[in-house]
Amino acid sequence: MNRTLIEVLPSRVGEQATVRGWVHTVRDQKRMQFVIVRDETGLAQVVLPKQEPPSELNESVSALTVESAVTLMGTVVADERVKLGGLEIKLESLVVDSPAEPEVPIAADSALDKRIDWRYLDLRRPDRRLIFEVQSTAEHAMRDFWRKEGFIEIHTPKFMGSASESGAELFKVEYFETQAYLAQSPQFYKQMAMAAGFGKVFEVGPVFRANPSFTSRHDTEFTSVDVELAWIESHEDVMAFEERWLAHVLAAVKEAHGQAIEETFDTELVVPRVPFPRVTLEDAKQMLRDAGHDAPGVGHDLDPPSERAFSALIKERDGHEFTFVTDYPSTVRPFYHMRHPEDPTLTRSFDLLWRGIELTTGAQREHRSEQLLAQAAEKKVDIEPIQYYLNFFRYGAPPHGGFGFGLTRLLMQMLGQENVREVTFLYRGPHRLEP
RNA sequence: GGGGGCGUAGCUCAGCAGGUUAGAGCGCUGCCCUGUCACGGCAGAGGUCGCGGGUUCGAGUCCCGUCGCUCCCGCCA
Repeated sequence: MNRTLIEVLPSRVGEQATVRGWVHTVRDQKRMQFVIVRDETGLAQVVLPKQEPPSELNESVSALTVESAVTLMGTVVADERVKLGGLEIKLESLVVDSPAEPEVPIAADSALDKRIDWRYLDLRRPDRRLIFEVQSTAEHAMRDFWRKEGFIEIHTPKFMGSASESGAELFKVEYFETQAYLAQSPQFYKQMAMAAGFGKVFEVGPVFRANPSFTSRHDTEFTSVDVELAWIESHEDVMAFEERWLAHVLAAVKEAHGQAIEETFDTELVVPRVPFPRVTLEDAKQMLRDAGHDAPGVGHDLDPPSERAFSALIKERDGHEFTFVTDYPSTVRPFYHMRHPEDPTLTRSFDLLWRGIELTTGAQREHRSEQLLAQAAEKKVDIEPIQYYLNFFRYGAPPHGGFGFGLTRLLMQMLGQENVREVTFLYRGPHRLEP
């Protein structure tokens, strides 16, 4: 294959080049034909004088439809008249690899739902592509950090025989003669890795939530980033890891794409200072009340409006976009979160908020078998289907903790997008199974 | 699951207190245009007004139902 990417054309002036991409625009005039061609690296102008009568090549250009996949060959020439990069390709041959039907069904300003119907066309736009370049950079930076710190990557099963925790509803699937569930979280399995002595693990993978949620930040399948650390002292160690890790990721994204993100999405990516502010849930509520906001009562979590208001308060007070909210009451946390020794109504847990949205839930886990059983009993958890999990703690489990992290929510906030659907390659929701 | 908003041309939308052949911009088709670059000009095609029912002399417009989309709440990452 002899393909020249559009971004390298400036270094090929005077040479022949073969550009392969999509027809962006055709301007077919009396004496002169212009085609703007697009590939994944940019746009370039292609020019062809019209013969009298029109040559075969002229006719081919006239017949081009927007978004057709083409291969075109010609000589690269510098020309100051060309506003697009000051150069153009003098067309010598043209092959239509795959013609596009006239009239593409979506435009740049089409509604999101309609754009998702035609997602592959939507994703041809450079600004949509940037989303996934950023995602690639972010995931790469995450893995860099994990590897440097001695983490092991695991891949846990997505078929499960029972719920991994209460709360979120499960998708049921047929499984031969029996019934299976789609994993709503790798929670139990990453804890198994702790019991297995892996020390520090991570997983980036799909999770499934059967909640009919109709909001801009929920989907039924999304990519979860999960981390679990052994031999910690408390949830503080988990937060201390997460903030260093995130600062590294944001710095890497800013370095690679900061300018493009600002130009494309009008959002400045701020690399956060470490440590992030930490506020207990009760203090957070008090801060909200002091500032004149409504805050949920004792025993309740922050609701979304309070989360937004609280993030704004922290921004004002500490100049920080991130906040750990810590020490949730055991009433709103699962049975396996470790309790505070001095106050068993509180858990060693935290949420991480970024610009008002929940990115993470984390905690130190209860690794002492008897204590864990007692907490399960207190929460009236049916032990029988999760006996395999409880067994993890019977033969020496290290103290450990970790967090789950929504990749799409991170991306949404990094790019100033209002909806996770915008930053998901293919969104899955209660009414969306296609494409 | 609860609440609000929306559904008119391929796309984005307008349609005043119900009234005669339902409009605009973009796109599309054809013709014209000596280098365009958001090219420009002229002409044209294209609409079961989401669907079903009702009120009315008359419904895109009002009412009921239904489907779809969307946002907020609940749930959470």
